[in-house]
Amino acid sequence: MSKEPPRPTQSELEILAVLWDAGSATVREVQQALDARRPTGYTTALKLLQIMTEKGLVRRDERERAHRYAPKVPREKTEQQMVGDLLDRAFGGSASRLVMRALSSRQATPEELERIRTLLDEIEGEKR
Amino acid sequence: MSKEPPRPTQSELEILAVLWDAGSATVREVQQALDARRPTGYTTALKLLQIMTEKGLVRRDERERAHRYAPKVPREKTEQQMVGDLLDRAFGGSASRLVMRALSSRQATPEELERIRTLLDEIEGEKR
DNA sequence: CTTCCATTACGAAAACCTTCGTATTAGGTT
DNA sequence: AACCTAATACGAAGGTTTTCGTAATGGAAG
Repeated sequence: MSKEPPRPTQSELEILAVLWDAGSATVREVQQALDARRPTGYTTALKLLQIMTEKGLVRRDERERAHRYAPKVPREKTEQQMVGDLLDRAFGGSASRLVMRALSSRQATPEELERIRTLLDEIEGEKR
Repeated sequence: MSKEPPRPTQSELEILAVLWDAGSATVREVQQALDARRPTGYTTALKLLQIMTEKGLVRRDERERAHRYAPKVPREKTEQQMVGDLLDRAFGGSASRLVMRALSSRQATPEELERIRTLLDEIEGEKR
């Protein structure tokens, strides 16, 4: 019975995003991705990945000299948890209020808006 | 020159949500609101509010015996920061992907969906 | 085999978050 | 004034997060 892994922290979430995109990555690759956003040392990235391994957030492949890390928690579920948390904590559960803030915090491209519209169509389509 | 207040923590964000809704509140009122979500002691709520006062997140009115706390940071800006953070950290800045997760993490009501649609109309309306 | 270098392992420091016990204070009541 | 109650103030414990220095290790090259 392996326990449910805990929620990722802010930094851990950034790493998961990298791994979800890449499929898997070495410490060096993760470190470079993080460093591009904000100065991040190599051992810092390594330590985070080690902790995330203990927590069960990622899986480590030690066959190669440079270990490869892969996400162990599903992207969809984790992203939903994160959004759901924020939704409850700050928006009283109102998805439309959160969406409003999301759209005003970045100017979304027309393509983005169109994609959202399609999404709404699909959701309403399922209802009938 | 008073510095920009730091980002609220998770617990602090919950308190801000209470204060934004209420306008202002005493420690007791905040504590009861928090306690409804999750067991929260009185001195815990008090301490958090004191820390938030130091950070400049809330303003304290000491004229009455029971001090009244009011939000000092604007709701709109803070919510945008929170959503923006999550957007960058986990969604690569893609608002539509975040919206998708928001809508699938709660089943939004038809009213919610309609409100979002109207929101999209407004945004696209401004473009021309 | 020895050397060298990139990588992993380990530990610890520093900051922060959350909670709570205890002391102090203010105001009203008798 | 003395007392009771509810509120604030204070500090500290316990946990977590993030960062980094330093040591150990493995593999490749000479």
